[in-house]
Amino acid sequence: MATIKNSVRLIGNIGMDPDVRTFDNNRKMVRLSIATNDSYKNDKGEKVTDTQWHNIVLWGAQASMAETYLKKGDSVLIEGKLASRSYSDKDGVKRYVTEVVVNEFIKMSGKE
Amino acid sequence: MATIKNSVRLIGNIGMDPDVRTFDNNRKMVRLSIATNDSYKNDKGEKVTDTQWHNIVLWGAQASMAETYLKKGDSVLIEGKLASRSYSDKDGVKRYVTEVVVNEFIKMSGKE
Amino acid sequence: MATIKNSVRLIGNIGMDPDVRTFDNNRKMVRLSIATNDSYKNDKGEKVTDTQWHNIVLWGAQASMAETYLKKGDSVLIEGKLASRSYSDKDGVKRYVTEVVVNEFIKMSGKE
Amino acid sequence: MATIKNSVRLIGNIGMDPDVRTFDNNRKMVRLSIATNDSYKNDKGEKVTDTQWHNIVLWGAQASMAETYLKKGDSVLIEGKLASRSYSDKDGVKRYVTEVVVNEFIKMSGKE
DNA sequence: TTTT
DNA sequence: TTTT
Repeated sequence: MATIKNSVRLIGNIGMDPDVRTFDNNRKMVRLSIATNDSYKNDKGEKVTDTQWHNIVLWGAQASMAETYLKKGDSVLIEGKLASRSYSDKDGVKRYVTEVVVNEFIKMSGKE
Repeated sequence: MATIKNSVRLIGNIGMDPDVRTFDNNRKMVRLSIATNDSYKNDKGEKVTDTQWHNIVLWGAQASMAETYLKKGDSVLIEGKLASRSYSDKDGVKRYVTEVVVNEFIKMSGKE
Repeated sequence: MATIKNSVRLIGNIGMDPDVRTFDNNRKMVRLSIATNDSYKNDKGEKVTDTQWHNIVLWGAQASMAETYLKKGDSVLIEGKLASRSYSDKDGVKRYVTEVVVNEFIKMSGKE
Repeated sequence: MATIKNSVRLIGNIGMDPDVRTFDNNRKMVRLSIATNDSYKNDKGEKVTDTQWHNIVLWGAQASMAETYLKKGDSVLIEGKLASRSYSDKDGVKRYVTEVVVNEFIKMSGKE
């Protein structure tokens, strides 16, 4: 997808260690869950924190780099595109999931 | 949400006329469905078109402008943030939906 | 340049027909001048319009498309990176110029 | 300026300590110089590094935060708009300069 | 499930 | 459900 038509940028923290899968054709996929945290004041002047969790997918070289460099708790900037797909869950219920498929990422900081 | 931490940009076509709702506090909400279209060549050199549908939500002044100016078939550029929420469907199954909450939009073209 | 580290997006109008140049190696370059217009209210509540002109450069396939499709007055969305360079003007004074080197553009509308 | 029409994002390193100025109306301005570094392979397969320096300007609250938190060598992500202005140098020569006026920034890392 |  |  031309990045000019579909572009997502998120800065957040990784909720768990990357989930790595390798397919028959040796193609690698990594899944991440990233939390973006927003703090603002509500109508009453109270500080409110809104946390959003995002499903992130990386393929190929980006997946390999994520496997090597990223882990739970790290702060990352990701740039990618928004994509949705459907699947049937274990009870046969059709489910929809929206993911960000990464083009590039930068590790911002992490625990040593 | 600071736009620097969570930012989505999409250019696509509106699939149906805006769905307008007004709540008790007189606050207006508009829902749109936008399709982004991507054309590329696959491994075999064949042209493939990938269409993704996105759930778009507008509030307040942005909702009023969408209600006035946008309709089915229009091409729009939207800028917003990615957000997810859950709800129970009519069968009591918990569902998750991911939406883009619009900060700004520009109508790119439309039918007269 | 990785777009994640240096990314510019502008929507504006083209000030004059594209300036096309072809170099020895048959590589094509196009220059555009794009005006972005901003309207806002100042401290006194008066509407103010701020117009900024931007130097835009396109190379290769993007240059060819610009030559074919763009002309004075068109509205375009461009995505590219920020770059600066120096040169000596006709009086031997060293000058600096900042340009946006385009990765992708979309024509938003134009005169028939 | 609506960010949808004029938006710049840069990730780079600060070349010198912030230059802070306070004006009569007590409004604060900070200037930064940020280097973005790009590494790629040229036609001959050699690794080339292209460094671009960018003029960055911050006002008000953003300027105060930059003064407090940023210093030479820090890595920052800035989001802003592109703007140009002219001035006469000490020899009376008219000069043009292009700057990025910051809306938001995030410090990515820095020396302790 | 993260982080501040 | 859009569009090219």
